[in-house]
Amino acid sequence: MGVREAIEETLSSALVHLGVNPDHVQFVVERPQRLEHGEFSTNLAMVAAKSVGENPRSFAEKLCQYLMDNPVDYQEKVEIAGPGFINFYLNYRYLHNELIQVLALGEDQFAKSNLGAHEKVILEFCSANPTGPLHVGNGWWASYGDALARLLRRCGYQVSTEYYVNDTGGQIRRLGESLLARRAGKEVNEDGYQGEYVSVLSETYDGPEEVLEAGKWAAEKNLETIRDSLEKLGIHFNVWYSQASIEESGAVQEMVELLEAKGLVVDQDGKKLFLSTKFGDSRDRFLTKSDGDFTYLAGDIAYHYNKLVIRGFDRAIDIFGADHHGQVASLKAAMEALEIGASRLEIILGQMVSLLSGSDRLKFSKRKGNLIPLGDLVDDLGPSATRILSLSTSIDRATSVDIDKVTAESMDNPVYYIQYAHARMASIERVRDQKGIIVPEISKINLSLLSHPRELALLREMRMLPEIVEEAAKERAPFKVANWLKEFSGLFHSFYHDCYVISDSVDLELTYARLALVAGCKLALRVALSLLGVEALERM
RNA sequence: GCGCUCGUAGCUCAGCGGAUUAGAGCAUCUGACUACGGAUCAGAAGGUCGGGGGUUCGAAUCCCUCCGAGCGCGCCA
Repeated sequence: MGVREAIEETLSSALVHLGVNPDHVQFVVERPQRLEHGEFSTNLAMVAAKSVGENPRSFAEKLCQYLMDNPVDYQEKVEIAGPGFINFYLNYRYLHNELIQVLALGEDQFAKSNLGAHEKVILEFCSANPTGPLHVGNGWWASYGDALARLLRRCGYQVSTEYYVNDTGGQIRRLGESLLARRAGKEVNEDGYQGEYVSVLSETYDGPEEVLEAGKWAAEKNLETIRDSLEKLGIHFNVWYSQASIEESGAVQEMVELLEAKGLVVDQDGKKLFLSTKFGDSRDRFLTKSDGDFTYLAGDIAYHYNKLVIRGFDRAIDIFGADHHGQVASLKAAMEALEIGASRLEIILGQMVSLLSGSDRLKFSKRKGNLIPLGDLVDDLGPSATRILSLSTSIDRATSVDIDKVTAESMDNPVYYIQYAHARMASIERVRDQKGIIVPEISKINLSLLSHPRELALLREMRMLPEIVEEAAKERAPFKVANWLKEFSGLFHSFYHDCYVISDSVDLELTYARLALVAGCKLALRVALSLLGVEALERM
């Protein structure tokens, strides 16, 4: 049990002691922003004051009295501050204990959690249409999806990642038309795909003059390119799920019949209309088109039925680009109508990313083909820098990225700052080995020598990681791990600067203690980096 | 017009009910040990948290409204 949990527990018993039911009081134990306010603090007195009918400060005094009679481990003093905060001042030796625990847990176990309790999650992301290469815009959130999968797995979820391939329908036909036009040496018409990649593909197409066949062939080729660029980023999907396959299997037909049986489908001019407004949608939605084909939505509903019912996942998480947010209400309505429950489908919207080149905003369009392939960016920056770049921006905020800046001045990317911290740790260990320093086992090391403010700050931040990981998983916010990494790396650089580990002027006992600290830091850093899919470098 | 998302330092972003100093990084300016890698460190400057109301002991954070931005509003995908 960590120190925070111990404090929470003691506070609960204090409430019981004072005749208050702890279940009725929602209080938090947090780490104050300023160290002057103690190692931990709680708002308990302020939150509970009302139900007790007392003012916060006088209730806080009673709580403090209890805490003085029943101190938590390492407690040095408790104080009441401001409107009624209770601040805990601890002997910093509790941090040494935490270091021992981190080292004992090791890279596999540290910052692991059972939050997910083996819940089966299917995480779908990216899913860009195979009508062209993956460009920076539609591939931007792929790193986010992959990091989220890693985070959820670390927290005990069983995650399967999936890419939904839209390999059927009008766009594939349009792609085929464009391909055939190019092969015949003609211009692609206005609503076709005009990118150069179509011309290139057309040179190797030796199939029949048949639109659908040509389209499918081109889509397959594009998919290979998409796979390659994701591969460059180190992203592998567990499953590539074909839209065509779900239509051909008859699953869409079955789903429609299911809705019809519930009386939720009416006929309108020969087309089937799903009464989604009954479940909160802003308008009813067509399931079939006038040519008899199913609409995209029908396929998508069947696909989600397949995820949550046929394949039996407990939860489906989709990451959509914000330009698809119009689908959210319809899909959720369908989940309600099918009695799956809208809450089992979770949709995360990735806001649009616009690209700047200097001060020029780059406009791109897939049809026109003037886009920047993600693979090119990865070639310039490398996978780690590309990942950190997109993980450093919040997913629910539209952002702009200056391509010139991130490629030309790539040193600005925080990834180098973080990786440099790791390289320095590795470098210290190399020096240790060169000098033939043999570190004793942890129980023989005098960790209480670690008392420098830099050392203590590092230890405090290190022990935050498990909480950060849980929080990031809960909030589906891998950025939190990226932020922790930046913060932690900064603290390490400061430590490195002020506290020499191996030097003639440093006592050997202190060297041992600091080497243990470095080992703990390296371990924590490696865990966090692996959660984001970023490489930990021994040298740079 | 309606809906969704979002406005925090010159730029990119944290903070998302708590402590009379709102935080980082980049850019700007000033400094740094004859020792483990200076891709570093220390410091300065920079903000009526889009405007206005409200709820609260307490609001950048919650609610309303206005302004501004992005996206969506097909039998497309």
